Amino acid sequence: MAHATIRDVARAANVSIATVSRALNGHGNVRANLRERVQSVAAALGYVPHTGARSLSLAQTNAIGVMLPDLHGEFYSEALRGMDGEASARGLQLLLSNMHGDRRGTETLQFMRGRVDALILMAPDIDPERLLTHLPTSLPTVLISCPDVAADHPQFRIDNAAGADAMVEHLIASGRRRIVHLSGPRGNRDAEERIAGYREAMARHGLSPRILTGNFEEETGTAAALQLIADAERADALFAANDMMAIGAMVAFQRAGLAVPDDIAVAGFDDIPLARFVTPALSTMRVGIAEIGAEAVSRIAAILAGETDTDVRRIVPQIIARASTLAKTEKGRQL
Amino acid sequence: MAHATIRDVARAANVSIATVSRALNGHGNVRANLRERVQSVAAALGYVPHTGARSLSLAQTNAIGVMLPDLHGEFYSEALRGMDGEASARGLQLLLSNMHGDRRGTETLQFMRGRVDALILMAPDIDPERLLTHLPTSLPTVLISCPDVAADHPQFRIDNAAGADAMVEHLIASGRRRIVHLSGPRGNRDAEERIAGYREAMARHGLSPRILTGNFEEETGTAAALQLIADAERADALFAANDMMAIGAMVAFQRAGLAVPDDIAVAGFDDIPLARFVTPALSTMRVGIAEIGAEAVSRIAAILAGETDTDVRRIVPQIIARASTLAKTEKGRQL
DNA sequence: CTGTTAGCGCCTTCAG
DNA sequence: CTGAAGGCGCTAACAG
Repeated sequence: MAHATIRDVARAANVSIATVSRALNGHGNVRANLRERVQSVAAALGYVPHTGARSLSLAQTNAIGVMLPDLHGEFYSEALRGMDGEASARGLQLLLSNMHGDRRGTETLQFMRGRVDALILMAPDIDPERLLTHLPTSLPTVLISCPDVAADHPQFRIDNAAGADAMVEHLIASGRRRIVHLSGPRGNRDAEERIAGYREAMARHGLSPRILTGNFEEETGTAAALQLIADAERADALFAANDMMAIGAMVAFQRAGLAVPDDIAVAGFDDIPLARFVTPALSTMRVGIAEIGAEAVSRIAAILAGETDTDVRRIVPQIIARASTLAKTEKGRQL
Repeated sequence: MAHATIRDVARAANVSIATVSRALNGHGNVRANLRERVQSVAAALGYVPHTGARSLSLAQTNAIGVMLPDLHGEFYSEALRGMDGEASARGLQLLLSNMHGDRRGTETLQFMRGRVDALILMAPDIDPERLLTHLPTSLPTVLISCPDVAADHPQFRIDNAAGADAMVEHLIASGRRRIVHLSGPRGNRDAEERIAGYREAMARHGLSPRILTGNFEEETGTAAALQLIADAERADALFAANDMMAIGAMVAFQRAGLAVPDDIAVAGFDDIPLARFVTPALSTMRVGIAEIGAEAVSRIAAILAGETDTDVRRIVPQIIARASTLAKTEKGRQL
């Protein structure tokens, strides 16, 4: 018993399919009693319009495709949550498609054609050439933290260098000197920029940089901490390129008997919700990823409404100083 | 410059659209050189098949609709993550649609018709009648934590009562007697069942139940804690119906100078990732929501492949005893 | 106001 | 092996 189609309704109501379409879509130009008849027949038959067919006909899907690197960890989840809130407020649906760490994953972008009206792509570690190749020409696409290859696309760019710089300044201001950076994976745009900001701030203060390479996952934070603990001349601050690594490291430090922030300060980046809850609360750079997600959807909506938008919106991360980087002299006024 | 269609390719390659379709879809019955010509022409034109049209024609979308109550907090995010992993491993896309706390949100289910091959619905607080009314008849639908109205649907049911019961037993075993339950919102299936389990276990031990009503959000945990703190005869354990409320309460207790678990034990439900990271680590009932999400997708895939599945799969939550409920006598062997 | 007629872009019999 | 033709379900002119 396949679903009833518009034709079934038309037949049962003794009208043409055009009338059914008009009646059901509230097109005004249908006599009231006819409209009612159609509606009740449709209800009786359990008719539900076939959204796919309608999309094909209208050349409009009311869906927007979302391509994320991953859904692991709170960062991307938050981004998605932000998009979702805005999208459903506007009656748009989200079609998900993650790359799962596959830099080549952009192939899937193509498969979105015909299913969505626009795209949101967040891909800090994508291969720039492939991005350029696979970026659909016929679909408005908002880029978040993507390589610089594509001009004229509405974009969000996180000012990672400034953020990292600010965090280093904060650490120095709180009395640290031997500040180690635990970076994200090489080739990841956000990671590289955070490294650059770290280096610059360190250089400005005549401090020698030291960088460990992680992959944004908790485990590499743990590993980095273990490595630092073994050091003869221990660092007095670890600045991780994201919160999950920072938290992994912090837990490892504590488990090894080191006090945070007294023995070593720990800082992250992103300000995921979790950062507030660990002990001590994690100092971090707030990016506001949920807000970015929401705004990405708003921009899409505006573009679909006819506006043109090729802006590159710069997001400047804000420092959130919590207990994990408290200066020793500040002890006691901890929350 | 709208996108090239199959017709454009056909014309440019001097063949019929049927041949293009066959060539591009690897249908074998096309001469090799013709196939190559078609492929190169398609590439040259930047042709990408229109997935929407193809879906209409094939009556198959390779997408599955996901309806969640919300995306706030780690619980649903984790569910989605589980689904996403399994879906993309199978080449399926996820079409998202949240209810955002609107019990009537099931209307949207209808809008999924024609865009997805199947549905996953998680709706512990949906209005049962509406669920029944709006449940598409023509779409395989997996239900997670939904009201009991719909038989013959593949389902997942979390054994909340058993879980709550086990947690109360654990709390009693660790020396608590004045155990207060902070419930989820009334009308929510999971919440009600957890209440029932709590009541039963308390009754079995001759303890008098006390229930505060929350809404699964952190803030109501905070509020509940404040209320308990003000009490003359304070509780010695708070068992919250989910982890976020438990954490909200725990933070509030600590901020008020109470020690957890020494002054009061705190337990949650769900075992969201965050539970491991708070201090003390939160005892909770593990539901494995990501796994449920993944399995839901697997079941969908099997159904789409022709299998029939009307099972109700029972998930029995496992107790995860962490430091937040340590018995006083256990002190010292805390991790 | 209502019905008829073309498509939307693609796939798939059915003939050749 | 290839082309012509019909149809997926719906909407939108275009006539009446």
